[in-house]
Amino acid sequence: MSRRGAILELAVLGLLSEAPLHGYELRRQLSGVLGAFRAVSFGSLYPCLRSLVERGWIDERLDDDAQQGVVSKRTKITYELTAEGKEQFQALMTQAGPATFEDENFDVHFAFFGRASSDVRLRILEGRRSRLEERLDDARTANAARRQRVDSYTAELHRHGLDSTEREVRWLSELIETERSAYSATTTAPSPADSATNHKNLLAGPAQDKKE
Amino acid sequence: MSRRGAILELAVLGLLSEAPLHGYELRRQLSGVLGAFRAVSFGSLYPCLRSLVERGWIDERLDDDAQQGVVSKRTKITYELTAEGKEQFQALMTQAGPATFEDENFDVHFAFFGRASSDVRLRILEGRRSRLEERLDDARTANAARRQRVDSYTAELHRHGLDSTEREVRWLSELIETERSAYSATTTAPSPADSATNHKNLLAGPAQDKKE
DNA sequence: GCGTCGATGTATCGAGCCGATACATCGAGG
DNA sequence: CCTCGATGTATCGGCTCGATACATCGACGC
Repeated sequence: MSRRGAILELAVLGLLSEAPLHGYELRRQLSGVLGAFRAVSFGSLYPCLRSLVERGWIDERLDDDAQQGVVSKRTKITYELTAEGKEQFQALMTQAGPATFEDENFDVHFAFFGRASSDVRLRILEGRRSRLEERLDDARTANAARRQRVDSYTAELHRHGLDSTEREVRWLSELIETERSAYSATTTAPSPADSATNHKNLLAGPAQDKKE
Repeated sequence: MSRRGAILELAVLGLLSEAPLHGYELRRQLSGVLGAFRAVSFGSLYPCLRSLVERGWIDERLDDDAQQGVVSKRTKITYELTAEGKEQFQALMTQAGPATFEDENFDVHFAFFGRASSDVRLRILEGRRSRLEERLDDARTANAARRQRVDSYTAELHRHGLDSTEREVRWLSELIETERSAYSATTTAPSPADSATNHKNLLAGPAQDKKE
């Protein structure tokens, strides 16, 4: 499961859940979300869009300012989420499997945290942290196993890697702490019950997503 | 130029430049060098080895403890560098192009710094740092461009990315500093002329950092 | 107006990458 | 002596994505 392109699909659905977009613009926004560098190639994007259309998760719409008869290359094709697409996006954000906790996948999920519920956010943050701690263990074990044999540059590389990972763990811990207090703040006093349906913006969000 | 597998070739040559190894062991050492996780698949490794043999950079040798007649699967095939392979390894380490400064490639080059000369090390470290600073610029520019539109999680992700990158730049700067003093210690007083063909900013560049 | 040039826009293709898989052998331990 | 997990070599096919093609738009100089 979880082909490489799955994460691209999630990102596309996430962006489209804000507003309909056409391919070129989608690509730009994508590199914005994913981190300013590391662009997505059209060779990945267009097949992905086609596949999503086939599955009925998004619809395409030609918006030609001119007459409908005029269809040239370069006619913009705007994509928008279908109802099913919205469900799928929520489902994908919610079903956070092991793959979610790997580097690139986590980044994308995190970027769209604003559209997930607080408990999903917590679960993903904690899963990611576990994954990193697992890596730290592995690395330290391997490190101890071959104490002497590495040259000093290799050792320095490993040290730096460990350092970065530890730092990310700390970052995650802070986020988890924040998320927890926000979560308990909303669920404490008042009737809890149905948090599930009510998952819009438990958190101090960015978001206030504009209801269409 | 610079296929994806090129960096795997370098890593293989690097490991074999220490000692002859067979495939399975090569794979293990590889994951050790590359950072304890992120293993190399045999589907990449064996084609790579074959290609290197074809090019005459490595030789294969069956070391069968038993008679030569006995050749089963599972007979170890040990690979070792040829004279040409050694040259190629040196050449690959020395010709550090732009691709060298990207993440994975840099890691591998760094891991084998012990087998490069000091000026090559310096050039690669500085190239890497420039690359990261370029990314920082891009990210900050993009950041400023769309000041308002990102939600707080996306913003936090970007902030964390910037932070990591800045940290790595600092790490590189320390290494560069160390390398420089070691370098000048070996070349001590004498004429600077020989040092650098003419790499424009081998020492200039973004080097205004603390010269403490 | 008119030529040109860079940004915008959609789209495809094929080399090559790698996860899944197959198969064989070895060593340890019940 | 038999099973099971680690060691070991090897291939294949689906998928990815960089390179590439093509068309149009807008701005700017002249």
